[in-house]
Amino acid sequence: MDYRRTYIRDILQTTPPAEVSAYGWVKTRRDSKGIHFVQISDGSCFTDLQVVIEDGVMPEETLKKITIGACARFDGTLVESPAAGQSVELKASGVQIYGEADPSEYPMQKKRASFEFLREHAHFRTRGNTFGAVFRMRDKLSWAIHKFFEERNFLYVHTPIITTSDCEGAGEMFGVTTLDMQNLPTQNGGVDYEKDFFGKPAFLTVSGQLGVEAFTLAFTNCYTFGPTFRAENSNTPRHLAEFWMIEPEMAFCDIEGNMNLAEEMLKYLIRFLLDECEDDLRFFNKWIEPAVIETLEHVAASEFARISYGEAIELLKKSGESFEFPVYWGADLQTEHERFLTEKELKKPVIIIDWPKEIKPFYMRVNDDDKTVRGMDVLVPRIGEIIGGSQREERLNVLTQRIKECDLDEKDYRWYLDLRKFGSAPHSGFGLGLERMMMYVTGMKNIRDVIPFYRVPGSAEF
RNA sequence: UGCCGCGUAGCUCAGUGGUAGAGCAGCUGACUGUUAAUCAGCGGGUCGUAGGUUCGAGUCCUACCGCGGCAGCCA
Repeated sequence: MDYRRTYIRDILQTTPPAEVSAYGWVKTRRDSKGIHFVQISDGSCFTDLQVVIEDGVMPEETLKKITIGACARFDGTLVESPAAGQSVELKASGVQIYGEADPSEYPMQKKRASFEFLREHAHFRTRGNTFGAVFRMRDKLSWAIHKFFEERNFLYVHTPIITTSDCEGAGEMFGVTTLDMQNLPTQNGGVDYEKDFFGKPAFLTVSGQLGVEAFTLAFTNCYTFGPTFRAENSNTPRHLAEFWMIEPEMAFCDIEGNMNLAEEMLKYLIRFLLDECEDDLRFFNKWIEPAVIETLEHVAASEFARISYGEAIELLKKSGESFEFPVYWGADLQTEHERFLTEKELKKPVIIIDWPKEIKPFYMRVNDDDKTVRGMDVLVPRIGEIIGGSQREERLNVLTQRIKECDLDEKDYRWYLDLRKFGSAPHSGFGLGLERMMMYVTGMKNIRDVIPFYRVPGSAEF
């Protein structure tokens, strides 16, 4: 057996008649007197291959083993289908069953299952229509991201997963240790981290940003694409404890250039998926999110709105809406505010810049008004924040001052400050959440359904 | 983490104080081409867990566990 495989995707494109072997998992089966119809999928495309088995082609006992979930190879002739529903079908002459699936125990059924149920069977949900489409799209999206940056000469850099910097500034972190939790070494009443693997407390990264900034000040345009970990006790359809993030960073680039890249990238990715994932998108459009295709077409073709935080506040104030949270200059935008702006007021993606410095991290570049910083949030309808980024503070004295203002310890940022001390440059970057993007392009409503095996508070099965 | 809702057959759900139900799936059979195939029959339940109220609890009360929605934290 060789890895080279004729996928069902290829078989469906083959001109009949042709002798073929099709490998796959049984999706559904229908019987009539003397004839049996089996639909199989190998995950290579949305459409299943219909295998037709006439009585006498194989023993009764073999036929009985061809049930939903079973894995087999079907040999036979690809012929034009005489019935509606498919243009070609495989007239079977033989079968090799690799793995049976006892129908009285196999949890997946012909019937449509709820997403909640499928989450508990994440190792099988991949065999269905929805998750087949989801993970084919995820593959294409990931690939398109690399293609986008490669075409623009960005250097792909792998920033570390483990960090000893507990000050990456993006939320609670998971600890990483080899110490025996039942028997912790102590010193002066506390844990003696000198005995730990790295000689000090270590964590899983919450962002590759600080590392990629260092690379940018040597390689100019860079990006990371990797997993990120946040130990926040977040229980929403938009949050994961482990998720994937794309973080580009550009030297000699200000907030304008940053916005341009963000908009160009989102449009590029959407265009790519519209071109490459037609069948899967048609499925989402029909069953998951009506008009998702139209929305994507529209977004790919139109300009994003770009407004300042101050303008956003004004729009909200004169909206006439009764918001639960008060709107005033200095307040952070709540979900209800974001939704109003993207879904009602502007009806398209919007980039909001120039935020009050009090509600943004220390590393964002301070504007001349000394009240706002050059942060940018890209909000899209239905999802909310899909990108968060900024022009970075490149001036040593200002950055030092900001670290003080934010009650952080300067010596924790030694190498980060060094980058401003020696050969600093204006630079900008942002983070795009891969799963948020997946939700946007598929229309899936829960982030747990666009990642293979999700990790959230209280749950890391599979 | 807070607020709200839901846990009943393999799945989806009805049952609102008095002998536990339906559809689908499964099994058996029928049907010469099905497309969520159709038709007939059959089996299937400590009603999330632990207490409590009551003559009597799936149903009412309390706690806990699990899931979902909204919100916060953010990508």
